[in-house]
Amino acid sequence: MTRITKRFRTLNRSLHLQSQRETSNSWNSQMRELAKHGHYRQSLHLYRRLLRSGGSPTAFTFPFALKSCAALSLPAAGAQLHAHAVRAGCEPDPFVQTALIAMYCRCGSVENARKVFDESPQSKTLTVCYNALIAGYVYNSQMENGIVLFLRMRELDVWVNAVTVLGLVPGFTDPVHLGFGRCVHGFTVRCGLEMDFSVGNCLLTMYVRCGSIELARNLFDGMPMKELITWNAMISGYAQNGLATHVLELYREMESSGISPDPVTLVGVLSSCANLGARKVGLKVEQQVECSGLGFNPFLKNALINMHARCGNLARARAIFDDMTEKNLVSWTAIVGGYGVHGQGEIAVGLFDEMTKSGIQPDGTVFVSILSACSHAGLTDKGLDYFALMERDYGLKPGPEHYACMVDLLGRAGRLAEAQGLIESMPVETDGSVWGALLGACKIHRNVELAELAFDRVIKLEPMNTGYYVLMSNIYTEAENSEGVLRVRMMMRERKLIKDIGCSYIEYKGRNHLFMAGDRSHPQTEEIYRILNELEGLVKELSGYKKNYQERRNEELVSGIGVHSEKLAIAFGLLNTGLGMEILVIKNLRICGDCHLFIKLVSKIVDRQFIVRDATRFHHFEGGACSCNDYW
DNA sequence: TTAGGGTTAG
Repeated sequence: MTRITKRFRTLNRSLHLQSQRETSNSWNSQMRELAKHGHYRQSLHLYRRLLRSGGSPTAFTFPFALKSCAALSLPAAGAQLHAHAVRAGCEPDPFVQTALIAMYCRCGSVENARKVFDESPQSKTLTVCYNALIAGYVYNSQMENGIVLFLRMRELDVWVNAVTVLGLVPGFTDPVHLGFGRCVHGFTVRCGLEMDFSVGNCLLTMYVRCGSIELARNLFDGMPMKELITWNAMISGYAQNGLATHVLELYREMESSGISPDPVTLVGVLSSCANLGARKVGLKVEQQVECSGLGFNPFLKNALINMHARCGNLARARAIFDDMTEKNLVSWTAIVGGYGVHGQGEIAVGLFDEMTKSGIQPDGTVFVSILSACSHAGLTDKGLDYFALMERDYGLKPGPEHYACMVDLLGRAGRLAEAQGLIESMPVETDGSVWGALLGACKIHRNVELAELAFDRVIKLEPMNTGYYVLMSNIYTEAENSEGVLRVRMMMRERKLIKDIGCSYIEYKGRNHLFMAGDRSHPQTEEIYRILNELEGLVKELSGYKKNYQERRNEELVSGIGVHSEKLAIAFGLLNTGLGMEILVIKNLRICGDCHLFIKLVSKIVDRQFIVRDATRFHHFEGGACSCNDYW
């Protein structure tokens, strides 16, 4: 062979190799782009095309293909890729190993992931491999294994980075995890990882999930720089813990610090508007949603349905719901629950049936909504039917929350013995809510004997919940059993329990004005009390109220609680908005019988509709014909 | 390998 021929062949081979390299580079970059943008099927399709065209996958090819298998949960395809990687000699590559571990974990086969990890001596020194396996354990709810591996990493002095923490910490989701979560937090502080935005946000969410909102807030306050996700984590944390006023305060703070909200922020804010009945803020958010072109976000649409329903505008909630092209389970739950709190059980039932007919599988949450809708509307038998088909037709095991709804349903209908029987036959562990529901029913039907039994059980389960003591004390008061009242109050004193301070909010000009019982801190206090005295004078004139009113008033004076907070809120509303108003009062306690009557009579006097909300439901008070859709 | 979302009774 001549030198020229030899050189030509060498050149040709090198050109061939170069072109193959260029080709696989091009395949790889295309696959990466597709996988990066979530087009996993197309990415895998490209991999198959690469093989068909006779190309050879490289160590750069496998991570993208494996990631696609993981995202699509295709264990068989993933295992096939594993075999290809071994054949191509790419398995020892750290990126391939990491991708293999992640793929097996995402496909639910942690054992295979562990095998990949154990069989490679180098993986035991590589942070990325530990990270993938720790995140995989957490993903598969094997927290203990995740923690053990993390500790092993520390023991072997393997470098721990932010991703290690981000893989492990989301697994701390329960108060029992708080101790270890705090240790990991301490570790991040010591090695300076806390300053990483992602780590800080992740720890913040961990505290929220473990039920320690105060620690979350401490961390939040200590962060020198807060990005949108940080604000969102804190806002959502408050929203999920029912601290709606904190959400609105923080949202205001966020806006004034110049950060623009995104859909995640607005969802949290809308959910809090719903809880508070803060209609004005809710409407402002709705405008923002429309202006910013976020109106198509399904999360936001569901949050808007909920907000409108809870803030009294069921028609608007329904319009948004009807307008949705793709209604998911949460959309149905929101609208069913909306009709439920408005006492329109028949419509709620119709919607629920429509939902199941459309092929959507109900879950435990939507059953809570429909059972409570039946309960509030007096559809007792219908509720019993739904409860029965929950497990029979949908394989959903009723939890204590469903039993609490059923006890409430039977209890309101006066079927107290059946309610008690249901609790005693519960196959799941009971909690305070179930006996609490029975206690509530005993109050409606004035059954002191059964109330004593329910009270005895409920305080064993929730000894620190003041609401139940107050409820029992009120039952004794109504039964004119002063010994009983004294006994309950003594119990509260012995246990150092202080009754939550009742407070009412009223939304005026987009802000919530808060009043507590006997409150005199509001700048308009003098005028508020003047209006209140006038109103009290007027309601006293109405027959049947005078004697009762005076007795109650004396009781208030003796107990030293002063004027109830709802009255102050109503007086504030009338003072500032005159008669053409719609009032939203939100309480964290039940409206007592006296205030209920007071509001009802005031609505008659001023001939206007009031919408009053307590912690759990709406009450409509209309002037003229009173249409209270309530039960006491 | 990696941080933040909607619906729930009493």
